[in-house]
Amino acid sequence: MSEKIRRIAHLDMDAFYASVELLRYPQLQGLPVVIGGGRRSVDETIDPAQERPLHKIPISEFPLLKDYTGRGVITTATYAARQFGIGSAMGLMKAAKLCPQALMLPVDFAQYRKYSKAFKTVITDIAPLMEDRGVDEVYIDFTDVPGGQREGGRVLARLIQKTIFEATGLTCSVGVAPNKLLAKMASEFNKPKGIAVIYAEDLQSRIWPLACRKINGIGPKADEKLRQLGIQTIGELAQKELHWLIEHFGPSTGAWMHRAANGQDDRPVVLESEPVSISRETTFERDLHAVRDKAELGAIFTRLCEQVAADLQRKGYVGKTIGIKLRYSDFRSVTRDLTGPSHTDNAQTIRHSAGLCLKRVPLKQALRLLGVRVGSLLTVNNARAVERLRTDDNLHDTMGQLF
DNA sequence: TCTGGGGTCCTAGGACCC
DNA sequence: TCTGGGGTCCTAGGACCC
Repeated sequence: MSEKIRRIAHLDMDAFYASVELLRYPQLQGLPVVIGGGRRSVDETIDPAQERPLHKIPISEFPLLKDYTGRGVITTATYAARQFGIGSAMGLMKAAKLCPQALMLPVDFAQYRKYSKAFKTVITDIAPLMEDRGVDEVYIDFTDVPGGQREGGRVLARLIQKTIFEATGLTCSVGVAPNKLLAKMASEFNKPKGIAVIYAEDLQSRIWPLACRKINGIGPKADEKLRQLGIQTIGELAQKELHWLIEHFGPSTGAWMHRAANGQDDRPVVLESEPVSISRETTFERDLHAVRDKAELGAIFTRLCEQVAADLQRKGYVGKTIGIKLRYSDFRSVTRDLTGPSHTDNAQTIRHSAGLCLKRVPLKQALRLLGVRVGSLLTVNNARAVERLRTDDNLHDTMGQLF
């Protein structure tokens, strides 16, 4: 028997939100469709009477991207819409110029979460070591799964793809590689419905020609700085000495870049993790002024606190760092936070602390966004245990003083 | 007609403690 | 009197990701 090698898969659903919408509205198959914008429900947008099955709604009744007015970005676009240059995170107004005839649908997170759960269940039934990376992607450890080594993982990847499609009607792309970093890059190679298998020895031929930006963790800023230094591809990055990278990017980022460019990554697949913070934020329909729109702003602020509190309670967490975020009309943003003496999930307590934070921020300029965050989270159970320990400590200190 | 919402992690300075 | 060194917590901002 040959030596077993680590095989990690990255699975990414193809245009996930848009594909879920196409299951509901198959008549839109092949058309440019974008998801994003308003908070309106599908029912009020498209079929207020709800007299027809959704798949019978004529295409002419769907709202057009060009008719949309207001703020917001594209969350996902169908492949037909991407042909026009539309992509995720693009402003809706810019997208409307590129493809005015695109149809537009509002986001429906409840529906996407339902399909997210369904495809993840398919995966864990086949390969139990799965790391959740959000609603539409996961890492899977193929190393010890029966068949996980055949053709470097290709056979198992194909089985998972097929089973997900049978269960949900959705397609996905999979990259399989010796580690997460390479698997993530590989899953993009043959999108959509693609499989790409990478071996350690493929580094120079298949990874080094790629742009640095393809490394998960190198964003627009780092990419721009690399360009300034004359580095465009991962191969060029790999040629740089470790000490040179550390000089320009610091010991942590520099060392990480050096390893990444050489295809090295030993991060494990993490099955469970606890959240660090829970937050709610909202961008206003129009900019609001702290004085002129005091009442409206106050109501929104209180509602955000109530929503965060409800999220905490529903998920069973309490936090002791309460923070706010705001964004001015010129898009600058500031944050303030305050760590309290004990953990809470109470809306009034959060509202009070958040109010104190708000007082520490300049409010001359109009605002476009307000957010409330609770951090330093503990599960309700752990918080109780910590509280008991603290009480014991106090008792211990008291005893110490007495004797 | 610019630029959502929910996250994580890192850095860096200051406070405070030993 | 002129001054260490480490560890941890808190706060603010920023990069990055989905």
